[in-house]
Amino acid sequence: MAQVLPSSCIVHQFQKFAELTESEITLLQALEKDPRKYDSDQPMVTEGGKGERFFTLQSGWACATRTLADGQRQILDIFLPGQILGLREICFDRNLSEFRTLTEVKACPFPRQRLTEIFDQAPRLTDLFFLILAREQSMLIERVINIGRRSAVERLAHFIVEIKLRLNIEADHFTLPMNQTIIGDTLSLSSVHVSRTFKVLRDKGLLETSGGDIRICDLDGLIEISGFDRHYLESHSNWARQD
Amino acid sequence: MAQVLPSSCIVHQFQKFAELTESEITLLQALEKDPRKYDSDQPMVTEGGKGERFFTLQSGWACATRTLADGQRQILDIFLPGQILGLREICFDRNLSEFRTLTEVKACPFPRQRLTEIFDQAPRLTDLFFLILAREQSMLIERVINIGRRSAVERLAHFIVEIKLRLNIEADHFTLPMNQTIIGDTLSLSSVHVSRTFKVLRDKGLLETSGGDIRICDLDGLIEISGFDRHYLESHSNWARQD
DNA sequence: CGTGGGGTTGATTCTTATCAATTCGGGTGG
DNA sequence: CCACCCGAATTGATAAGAATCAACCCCACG
Repeated sequence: MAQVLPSSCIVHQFQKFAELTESEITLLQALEKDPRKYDSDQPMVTEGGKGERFFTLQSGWACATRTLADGQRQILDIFLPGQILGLREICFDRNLSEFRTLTEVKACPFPRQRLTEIFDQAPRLTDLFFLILAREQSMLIERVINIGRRSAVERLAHFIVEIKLRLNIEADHFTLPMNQTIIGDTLSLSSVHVSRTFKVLRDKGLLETSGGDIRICDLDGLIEISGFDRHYLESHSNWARQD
Repeated sequence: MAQVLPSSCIVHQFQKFAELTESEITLLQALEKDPRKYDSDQPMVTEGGKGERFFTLQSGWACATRTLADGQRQILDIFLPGQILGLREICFDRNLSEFRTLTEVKACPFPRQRLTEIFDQAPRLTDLFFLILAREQSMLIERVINIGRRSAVERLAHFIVEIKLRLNIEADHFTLPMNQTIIGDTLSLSSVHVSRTFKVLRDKGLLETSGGDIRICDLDGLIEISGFDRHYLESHSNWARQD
């Protein structure tokens, strides 16, 4: 419990962008000092609620969703360990989206205030928060393109590849803690069509599914079929003040 | 020419979030001291190009686009005067999207370096850049929902309302410098269907079109039909360090 | 052994894309 | 002034893709 996997703490995410000083690390770790457990499939922050709490995600998966007046749901982000939930809500008094767990989750809530303190005490961390927000935005861009311009098969393939790469694992299989309705809400497809589309990918020999497990048989094939471009996940400049 | 309308300079955008000091204003104005003219429908930054230049937009409209391998195009943002182009690209070595003009444009290019200087000299401006990025992200969220979950009629109505509100004008009519193909590329619709959809809105008495002009006959009707929620444009907290 | 959620499959419908033809309006050259 | 041209918008006909509705299966779980 005291021992945290590198990739599951936010310090690790920040270190992708720059070396951190001891004091910066201390500041960031303070955001993770009060971990709480949340059950699977539970709201962490409600839509329209007061936008004053953020979370660092230590373990488990979470997502951000919006529900429309007619009951349709759109999932906006999938969060993996090491990410910060709610950053973009900072400029609004009320939450624009709901945050909820996809699995059992260990996460640390912290108030907006705490972020202000960090910004005051460590200007360079502000830079890095800026970078992280910019990177999130790039992922959103990719989502717009995925939903707006790609067919169901391309969309699902793209999604699988994105998750696989973000998980940053060697193995060719992983557990996707989302049923096909949830996947549909993410990709703007009906659950029925998600099912059919999985079948197409299986029939093409690109992947196998069993329960919530995905086995990727042909990553290059998936990348090819989905028009996946790694740049938006990978390349980043070493921009940040060097003090 | 020397006289700049308040809403068309970026200082004005920042002042939405917080009062600025003299020196902060000076720093921001330095970003706008080298205005250049760009013709209509021209690239300002190319996709895949070196991601080292940003722009402040003083007059005219611009957009960010991505072109897929098969030639499909998706417009990601519409930029109005006072906005900064390219912020989200800051963490990438190469541009993920192309930036191009929609009208004649007066804009000031500045290198990434300049942004770093500002971040060094005025920590509070860093906060505000962060807020602006967060707000941009909220608009992207809305785009995801628009494209993913709304019908063509809802989508177009939502788009018109968004532009109308962002223009921040009293008048019920304005010139939309985008032909129906461009609008389609923004909303992920074919140009033919944009035409049909405009007809639906006209037939419902919600708006009138002539040439590039839009006259809004029933703003509330458009808001109603599109499920528009002002929050993502309007409400914002006064979060920022108070020094 | 029943129950319920999730996945699969089939049949049908709806929305939007695509292809094709026509019109409209503004600009250009004779 | 008129004929022509061109890009954009419109309209019609058809096709493709995905949603919806409905039935059924599978299986974990009480």
